[in-house]
Amino acid sequence: MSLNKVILIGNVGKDPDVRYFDSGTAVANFPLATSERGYTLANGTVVPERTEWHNIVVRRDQVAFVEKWVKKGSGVYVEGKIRTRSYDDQSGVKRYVTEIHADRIEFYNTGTRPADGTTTNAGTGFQQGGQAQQTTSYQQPAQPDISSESNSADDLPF
Amino acid sequence: MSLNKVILIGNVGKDPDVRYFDSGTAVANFPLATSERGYTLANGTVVPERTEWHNIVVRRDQVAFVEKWVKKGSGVYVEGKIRTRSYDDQSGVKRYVTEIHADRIEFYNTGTRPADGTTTNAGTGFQQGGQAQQTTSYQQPAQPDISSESNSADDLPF
Amino acid sequence: MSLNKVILIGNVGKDPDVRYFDSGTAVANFPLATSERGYTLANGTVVPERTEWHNIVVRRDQVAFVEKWVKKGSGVYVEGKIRTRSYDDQSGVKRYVTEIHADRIEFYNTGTRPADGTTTNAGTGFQQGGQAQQTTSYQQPAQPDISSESNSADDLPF
Amino acid sequence: MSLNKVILIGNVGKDPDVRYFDSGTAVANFPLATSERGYTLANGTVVPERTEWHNIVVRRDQVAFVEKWVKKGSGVYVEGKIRTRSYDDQSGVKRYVTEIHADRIEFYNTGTRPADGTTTNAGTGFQQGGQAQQTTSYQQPAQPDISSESNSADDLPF
DNA sequence: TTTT
DNA sequence: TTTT
Repeated sequence: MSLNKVILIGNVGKDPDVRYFDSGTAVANFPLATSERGYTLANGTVVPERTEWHNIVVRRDQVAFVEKWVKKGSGVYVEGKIRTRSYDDQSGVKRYVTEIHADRIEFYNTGTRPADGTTTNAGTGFQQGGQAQQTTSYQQPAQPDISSESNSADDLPF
Repeated sequence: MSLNKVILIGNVGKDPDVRYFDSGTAVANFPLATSERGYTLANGTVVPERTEWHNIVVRRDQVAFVEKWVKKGSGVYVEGKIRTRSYDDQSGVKRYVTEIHADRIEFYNTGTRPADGTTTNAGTGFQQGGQAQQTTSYQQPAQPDISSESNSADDLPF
Repeated sequence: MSLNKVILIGNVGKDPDVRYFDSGTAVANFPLATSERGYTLANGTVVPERTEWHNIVVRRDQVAFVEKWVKKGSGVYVEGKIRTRSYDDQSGVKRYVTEIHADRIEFYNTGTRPADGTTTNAGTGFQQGGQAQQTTSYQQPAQPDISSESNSADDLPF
Repeated sequence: MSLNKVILIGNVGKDPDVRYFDSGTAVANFPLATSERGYTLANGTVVPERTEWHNIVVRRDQVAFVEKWVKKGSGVYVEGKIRTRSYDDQSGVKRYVTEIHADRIEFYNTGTRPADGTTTNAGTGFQQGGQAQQTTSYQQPAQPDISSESNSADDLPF
């Protein structure tokens, strides 16, 4: 009787690190920031804004999606589970790192635009990035991204 | 062994309807919209954008917060549970309405501003609406809404 | 900017109703009960146990899994979204019904056993029913279900 | 625009460690185990059962509830957020530990019974542990744990 | 260190 | 209409 569920919405801290293995498997990693607003208590105590960094780990079908679309600054929704793994550091001391293994990743509409000036998330709600990739292939969207560089049909993740 | 958990992020459809009862309890209701982006399948089928309307019900301590701060257009985060209740309509037919009973409501940073031109959600992440109530104090609203107009049957948005 | 997420753990009220369409698609429906324990307030008020019934709708790959394994009484974990649809009743009056469209269904370990006396959920945590179906096919489990009726390899959902 | 949400159901690994501070605040810590069932892939690969340990941190009103009711072996539902903090170890090396700061803790019905033979969770669904605190009153624990032993550096479970 |  |  067990449940291990994490839901995060935040911003990607740097371009994902993608590694391919001989076995054919692939893994993508990236840091994701979530922030809580600061506030001031009635007694005057100031609780400052706090940013939390999460290590996101992506496997299987989602890796290609992440490699192609997720960039530093992207606003993403991540669902997954917590996993803590241990390793021995240079001194032979056991150390631990906690990661979020993503089961689902979707773009979140932040209204922000990538470096090239195009708007990637013009619509409302989630772009069905992660899910769409697994179950269907999409044609040209009704309101296409008019960036000429990325306007070929198979370039679109949704 | 049971769990009934709902997490919504969306926009408020109209100003909350707040009712105070002789017992001293209060209830606030408002419709909340969540939207899924439309998309086009490979076979050409267009799946249009879809907006879902949720009936949010707020009780206890959160009511004053809702009455004061939640407005038509507000972007809010709602956590709660699903409840379906029945009532007899004018024809004596049993009808059902499903509502989301909120355990927690927070403002979501949409960057939008209310009608008076002030910015309510300038920061990042959640405004600690629900939680703040426990740690800071809100003014009692001057004028509870007990307007008879808003109490008619067709006031129900569903 | 939108999220519509439901997480339920409960018991199936009756065997799923599965319908196949000419288009090749299929849909399964079943009622799921979640229960809140009753309790007594400090002032003596008794708040009785309350059972909530949810209409679960399953599509695509999960349908076959549901048809084969989900039965009246099953303890299941359901993740999905809320959807309210309308229809005109016999009198031509528009009526609404709220359903939970499942994105993920898993067995939950209740320790209960089906009518035939076999134990279907012997282990801890989730049986990876829904997910496994989509991504891998499993061999004989390490601790096989020893019900002779259901012991053929392709009978196993995990 | 941010969300940091964790939902866990699992078993408590040892009796909570509760510390009271001069400021009047209190903190409780305990390890929580969540388990995924093992399984065997079609290619024969055995994926063993995996247990994940989470460091749960409880503050404020929930501490007294935890001290009184949560014990080694308890089945609990925890909602909260992920927080990673750093500290310098004996060698002056910066180390990190990830914790789950609980916003809500409830008993989960495991059907298990404590050492004294009484059944604490006889009903279905959650015991309204966290919530009950708001609506009913708990006894003040007779003997707050202020043992100096439990305050040493290697008291850290990670 | 838990649980099934 | 389920479950404890």
